[in-house]
Amino acid sequence: MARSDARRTEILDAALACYAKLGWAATTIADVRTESGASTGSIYHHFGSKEGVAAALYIELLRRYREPLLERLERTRSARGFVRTLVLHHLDWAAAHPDWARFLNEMRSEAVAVNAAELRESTRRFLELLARRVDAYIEAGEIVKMPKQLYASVIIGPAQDVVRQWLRGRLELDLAEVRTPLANAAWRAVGC
Amino acid sequence: MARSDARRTEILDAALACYAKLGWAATTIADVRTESGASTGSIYHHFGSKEGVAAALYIELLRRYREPLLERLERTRSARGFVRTLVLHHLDWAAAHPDWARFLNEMRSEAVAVNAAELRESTRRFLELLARRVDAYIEAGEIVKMPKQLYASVIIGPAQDVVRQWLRGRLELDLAEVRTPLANAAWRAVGC
Amino acid sequence: MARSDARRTEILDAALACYAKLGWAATTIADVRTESGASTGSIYHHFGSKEGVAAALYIELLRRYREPLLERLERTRSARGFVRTLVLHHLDWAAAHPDWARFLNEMRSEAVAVNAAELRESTRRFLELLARRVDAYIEAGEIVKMPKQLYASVIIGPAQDVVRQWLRGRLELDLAEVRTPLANAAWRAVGC
Amino acid sequence: MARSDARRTEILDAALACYAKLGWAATTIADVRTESGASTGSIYHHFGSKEGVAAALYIELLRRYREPLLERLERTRSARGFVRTLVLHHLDWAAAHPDWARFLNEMRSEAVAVNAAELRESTRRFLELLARRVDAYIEAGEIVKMPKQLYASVIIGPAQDVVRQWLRGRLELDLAEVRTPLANAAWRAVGC
DNA sequence: GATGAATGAGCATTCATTCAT
DNA sequence: CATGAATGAATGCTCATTCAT
Repeated sequence: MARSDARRTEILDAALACYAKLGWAATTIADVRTESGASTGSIYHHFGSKEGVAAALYIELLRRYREPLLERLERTRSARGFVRTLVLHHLDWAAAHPDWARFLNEMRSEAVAVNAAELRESTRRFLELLARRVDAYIEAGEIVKMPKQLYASVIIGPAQDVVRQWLRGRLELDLAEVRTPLANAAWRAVGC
Repeated sequence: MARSDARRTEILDAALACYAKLGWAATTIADVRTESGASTGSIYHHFGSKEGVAAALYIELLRRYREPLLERLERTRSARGFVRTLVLHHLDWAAAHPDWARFLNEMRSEAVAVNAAELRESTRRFLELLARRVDAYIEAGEIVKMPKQLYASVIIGPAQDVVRQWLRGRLELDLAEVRTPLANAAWRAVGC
Repeated sequence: MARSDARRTEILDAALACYAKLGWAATTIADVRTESGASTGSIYHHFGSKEGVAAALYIELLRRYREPLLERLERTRSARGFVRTLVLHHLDWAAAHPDWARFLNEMRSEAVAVNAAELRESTRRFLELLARRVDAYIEAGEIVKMPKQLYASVIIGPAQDVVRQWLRGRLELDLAEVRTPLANAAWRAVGC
Repeated sequence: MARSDARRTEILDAALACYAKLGWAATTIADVRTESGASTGSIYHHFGSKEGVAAALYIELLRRYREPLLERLERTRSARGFVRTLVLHHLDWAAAHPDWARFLNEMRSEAVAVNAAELRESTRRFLELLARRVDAYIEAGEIVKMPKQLYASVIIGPAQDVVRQWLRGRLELDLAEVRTPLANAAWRAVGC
């Protein structure tokens, strides 16, 4: 099992490296094989298909995004701190792991399809957790009321767009410079 | 010329139809050929490559997005109206032309590469026009100050994210229902 | 007619230039069109096909090889001079016109097929002329007897092989350095 | 390995058969696939490209030309025997394997490009071997002195040209009839 | 679990040639 | 004679996937 997990991890690491170099569409199983040292058969044994590799990598990276976010959120109680943390974590995480952020961004639509079962549940729990915090703040009159499905987009949408530009090299600013203005804007948008 | 332009348009229409049905990666030149009635050679004569077709379509759709937006913006003078219009046009346009919106969204990264010369200039002019309006509002003290590169993201980012969810069928709301809350949130985020 | 001939010549010149740059197989009609300034239709009007262009060029270059050779031969009466001239002209001509030599060498097998009618007659006369000289020298006991079909190969074969190597950049010598040894060897091979 | 080599051989045999039937330019990978029974992928697995197939076949045929030549040469000690053998082997081998000879002739320029590394070394050894013999004969005063690079061309050039004509069906003689005259001519050209 | 040779459907692209103007 | 847009058959090559060892 430990041995097996090592292989899995090697393959996922290799897949990410290939993605960073070539993009996912241009990455072939042969590339992953070469980069990881695993055999073609081994890759298929562990992930079933190229799409399976992408899905597994997607899940892993999403976990690496969410876990530290949840930890940071637990250390905040105020509505404002909650909103700030969502924005800042998004920016900081992308700045720290641009390849991971790129992969998550580009693969969102494609990878999600497969993940259904495995991913949905984890995502449901994640969103529920956020929803509970939001509900509490609404009830406490600390954030404005709007359709629940919009909070995430309103708070993180701008940061997401800025990160996307940055990842493509189309932002003339450093991500560090946009932390405060984006956090403030998010708070103005939803805070009371 | 008229004859030639007709062919070009037929091919682009066919490409869009294929995209809507299959997605771009799964669309083959043979599909476009069948759908458009043009010969393979004609497609290559006009666009040079599959990528060239995508680029031309991208430019055309971007034009169809921007032209009516500029018209709507000309009819607004207040800062609030300006911000509202940006948000509402984004939502309304996507609602009216989901396939166009989907294509623009999905192809942004890939198509932009090719367009460089042709697209860049038009985009520069578009952004400059918006920038001038923003500058005036800042000077008039009607919108808050922040790094210039962020206004577009702050205003439209949330709508963009919501539209993306809607296009993927992951939004439980109708786009019509989110017009007002998103317009209000955008105004709160940047208005004074 | 003069106008027309100019076009023909332009096209043939362009074809040769393309050949020198790309080789014949890799040369496309579009290349010849661009290089010559003539339209596709014009090329087909004058030569009927790509193969027709090659055939016409082949005939023209062969003419440029043979005419000066015949002139040189007329100025020689001795058997030894005859043999020397055949060898030296082969070397000198290739050295002076490497692209022409290359084309003639590479296209021999392919172009000949088409030329049948047009070329055969001219070649027949050329060979007959040489044959008459050879016959006379045999009768005079100045060159050794062997099957008539072999004289050309025995006399020119070595020079031909050396030129082929030189054209491919595989000869460490200059063609000027091999004139005398090859002429002497040819004479030893057939002279009495 | 044995299995793998069998496939390789099957593919090369098929490629030669296709070449004999259609010529190399007109031979398609599909032709080789059909003729060999191997899959397209297998051909590419073993040879990488169509050019790779040609190169491998070229190397193989060259080996089949050189090995028996070296054996024949080992059984000759005199200068005259050496020269005779070079000429006669060229003629006899072509007569016995016209398709092999045709392929080697036609593909020389194209195939050599790729072979560089693999072929060069083997060729170097082959030529060195011949050079050593030639050097000895020169020293012994048994053959005339000339630039070393010319011996091969002078000895074999005529036979090469005759074979080329024969392969194209342009020789009215049988190769058997030209053995003696060409061997004699070669000896006259270089012998003392 | 691991290996890697074999598979073969699928695709973008090329290019000689035609023909209406 | 000239033009060049249109044609479409033809082809080399890719690559995810399988499976016998």
